[in-house]
Amino acid sequence: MNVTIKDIAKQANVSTSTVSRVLNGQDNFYATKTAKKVHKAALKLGYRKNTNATELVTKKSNTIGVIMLANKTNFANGIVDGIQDEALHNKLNVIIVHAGENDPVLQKKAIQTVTERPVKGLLIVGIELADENLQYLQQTGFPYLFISAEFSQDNVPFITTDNFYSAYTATQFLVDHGYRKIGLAGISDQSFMGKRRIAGYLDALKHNKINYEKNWLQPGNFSYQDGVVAIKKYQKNSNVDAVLCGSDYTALGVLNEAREHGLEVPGDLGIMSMDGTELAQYISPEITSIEQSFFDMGVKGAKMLQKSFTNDFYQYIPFKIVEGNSTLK
Amino acid sequence: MNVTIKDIAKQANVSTSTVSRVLNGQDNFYATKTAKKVHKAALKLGYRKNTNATELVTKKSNTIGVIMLANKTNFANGIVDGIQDEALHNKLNVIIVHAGENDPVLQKKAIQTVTERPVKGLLIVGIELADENLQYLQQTGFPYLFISAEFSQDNVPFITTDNFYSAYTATQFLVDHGYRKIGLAGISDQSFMGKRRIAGYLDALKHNKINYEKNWLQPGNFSYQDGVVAIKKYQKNSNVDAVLCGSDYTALGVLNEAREHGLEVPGDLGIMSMDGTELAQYISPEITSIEQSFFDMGVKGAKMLQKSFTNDFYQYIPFKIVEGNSTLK
DNA sequence: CTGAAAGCGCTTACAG
DNA sequence: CTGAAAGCGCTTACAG
Repeated sequence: MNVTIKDIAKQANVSTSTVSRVLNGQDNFYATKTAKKVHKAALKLGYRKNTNATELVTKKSNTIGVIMLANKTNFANGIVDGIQDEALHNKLNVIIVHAGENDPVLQKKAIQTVTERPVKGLLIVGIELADENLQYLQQTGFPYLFISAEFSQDNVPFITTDNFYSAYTATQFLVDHGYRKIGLAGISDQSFMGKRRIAGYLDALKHNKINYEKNWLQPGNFSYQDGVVAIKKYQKNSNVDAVLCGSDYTALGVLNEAREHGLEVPGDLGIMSMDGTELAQYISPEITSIEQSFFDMGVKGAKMLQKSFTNDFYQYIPFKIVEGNSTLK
Repeated sequence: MNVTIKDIAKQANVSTSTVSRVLNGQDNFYATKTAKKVHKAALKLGYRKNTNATELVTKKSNTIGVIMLANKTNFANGIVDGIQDEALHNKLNVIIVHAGENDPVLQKKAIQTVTERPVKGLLIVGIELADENLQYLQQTGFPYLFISAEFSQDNVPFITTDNFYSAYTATQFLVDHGYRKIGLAGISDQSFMGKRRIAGYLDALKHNKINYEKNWLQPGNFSYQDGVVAIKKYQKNSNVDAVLCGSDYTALGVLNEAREHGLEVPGDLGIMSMDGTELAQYISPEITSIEQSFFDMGVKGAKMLQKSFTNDFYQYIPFKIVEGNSTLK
């Protein structure tokens, strides 16, 4: 039913070997005249290549598999954009599988879906896999690289923003702008990434001789609700004059809830975010934030998959602070 | 290098035929004892199926291909969630390819990537393909279905919100709540979807004996900037007392820019959006909006791909109005 | 420059 | 219940 190289071969009066060589552009292995015949036949017949067959025999692949966090914050989209951009320039295909938020079953399923085919390698975006899934991934033998996730082990390669340093820098920024009682909201204290950020935050406090007070840390999941809840807790049990937020959504939650309580931003309360998606600039006041280079992470990740790297490879991508109006000048 | 059924066959002392049958759970075609041996060997050897080979020989596939709009508005994520959910319940895989915003080259590339493998069918999310690409898609012979896109032709199957009716309903809502000079911003007048919305909007005005004034319509691309620009135009050339927005981002742009001009929302200006993503409720005031059932669209789309349907198939998914505080009571 | 042949990893009638 | 054999659509040494 479907057109194959056999059909082309017949139509063009050559062998399938020749068809294959022409279609793959293996220069100098065929006469121009032959090539013309073949291309003409292929076009006429409406030939479309069966990549499954090719991959089966070559055991190679031009496809990058992406396993992606599917949640409300959309930073992952920026990373995927970068991956696609790099892929396009190198004639690579990209297939994406969403892995939900923190569901090990979905994660496993996603890994299976991608690795059932001989992909060039795997990029895991915004997810820290459950231990058993990380192990499963490693067993497949495919090259893999985490993007926007951090690991302690030196046997898991990753590309990310330096979480410790960015949290440190953000906290220092708040201190430099007159804040002393600084809360941290919407960051998971389960993930290694979260732990690094918390460590950076605490280190900056210490460095400025600020005593961390209980309840300043309000862990969460980068969600809007986390921000709302944090302010509620702060109003009850402690008082802060600034909040460093895990995501723009969290910052938005903090902002709205703070207003509910009659707090002026940035006077009564400074707000800073660590996402730096587009949203930050659309909120009024614009949210001061750590702007991560998500696109670059994607590009870099796709680039790495075309090289070879060892398991202790990791790279921190530079970030910058974009000053908005949610913090004092 | 990789473990194949041959290896398992050797290890378990059976033929590859038997291994295949056991691994595929073709009941009653093998002895329980044999099955045990095979499974044990597979486990021991760390066997992973090569789906390429399977698809090559069966010419079938359990994979749904999704071609997805990659832009800032994240309604498409809700649709994909629905697709994945349905797929999971039916043991289907989902591979996603992003197709950029309106770039025909990326679109073509995306179609190629997906159709180079024998997918079960294609779901195209949030995109109206360029004519040549639609044609190309049809030539591939794969079943396909558009989600959140509308077509005039009765030869393109789709699932969407009724764009005419939802715009009509939204406009009527604004009229019912005291507004008479109603602008429409951030909607593309190039796409069929946009045209349907504009038609619904105009029809509602007419029905209420409101004379449409030039400049009320400020087309765009669902972006934040569209909202900003629209307000600027309104301030200059016409005056509106409400704006119906193509997306939550556009609504946010309208809101912020309106405030710049000292306009009170909802007193001086009513704002309504046609997206209904999470963002609408996080903005303050909460944006009154048409809430589309994106998740349901995804589920329904994935379901359809498992049935057979003709090219004149289409379905409108119900929507509802969620009243916020950006419109008068 | 070109073709015949083997083989990638699987499935499935067919025969027993 | 099980196996030998053919074949899915392609690529690639090998020989000429």
